Amino acid sequence: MQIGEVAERVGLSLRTVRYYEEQGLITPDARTDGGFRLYTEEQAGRLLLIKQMKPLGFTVAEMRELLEARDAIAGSASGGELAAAHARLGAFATDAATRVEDLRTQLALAEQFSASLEAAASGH
Amino acid sequence: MQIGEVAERVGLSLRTVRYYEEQGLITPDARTDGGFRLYTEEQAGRLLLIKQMKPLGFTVAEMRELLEARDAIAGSASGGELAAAHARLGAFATDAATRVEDLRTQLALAEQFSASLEAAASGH
DNA sequence: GTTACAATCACGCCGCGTAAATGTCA
DNA sequence: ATGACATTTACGCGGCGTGATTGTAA
Repeated sequence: MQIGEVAERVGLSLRTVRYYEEQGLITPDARTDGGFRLYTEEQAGRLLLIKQMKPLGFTVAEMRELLEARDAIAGSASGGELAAAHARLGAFATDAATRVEDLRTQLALAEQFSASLEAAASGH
Repeated sequence: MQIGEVAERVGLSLRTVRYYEEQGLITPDARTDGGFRLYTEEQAGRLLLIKQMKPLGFTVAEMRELLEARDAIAGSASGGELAAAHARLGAFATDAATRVEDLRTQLALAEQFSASLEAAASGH
């Protein structure tokens, strides 16, 4: 797959995918002789994970940390590092949970706001 | 009230309040002889309205439009402009409703993400 | 005369959008 | 050789954060 297809499937712009590469979140699996980026199915999944973190307001640096932890778990046989990576994942999990809570309250406030707007527009 | 108090009550930074002024969203009711901004209770409400629009992703320009429409309704006795202002408020209302919907789906996705993160951190 | 609060520049940052100019795939 | 797709480079922008320096309020 080249960048256009992966971007469309995941729902990101080409610019964004290249930006994530620049920031060390993802590297294309290969390139054509002419320099076109080539991605695997697995990397599409990686980009999807990144996209899922966005609405929670994680920074690109945080996304990188999370991915590094995940990579460490997936690709390491040594013991000490594995435990540490698990701990970092755990920290991200609790962080994500509180962010979800925040998002929930924001939604509630937004609903109120929307309702009051409709009232002001029609009624009053 | 001066800027520090109003900012604290509304939950915005001083910088943000000044920025909104620079962008034409709000003007302090008065200034002290030395130049300190002074705000009224009503203006605190105006800032709250602004803050409520933020989670829905409205731009500062859009906030200004909405406020202008509201001001037109509040402070005009002429007929034609009033109807137009009402129409603009209505447009904002439907816009806000769709944005609330988007937020809802984002929340749902975020919940899934959070759950999968916790599973990855503890289980597997 | 302190101490807290405020004023005005002004530069910086993040997460991309958006050309512009050039090369590559089928 | 013609599109469609891609490459790099670079400048721009929104929404503030964060000093630095100086003045005002009580």
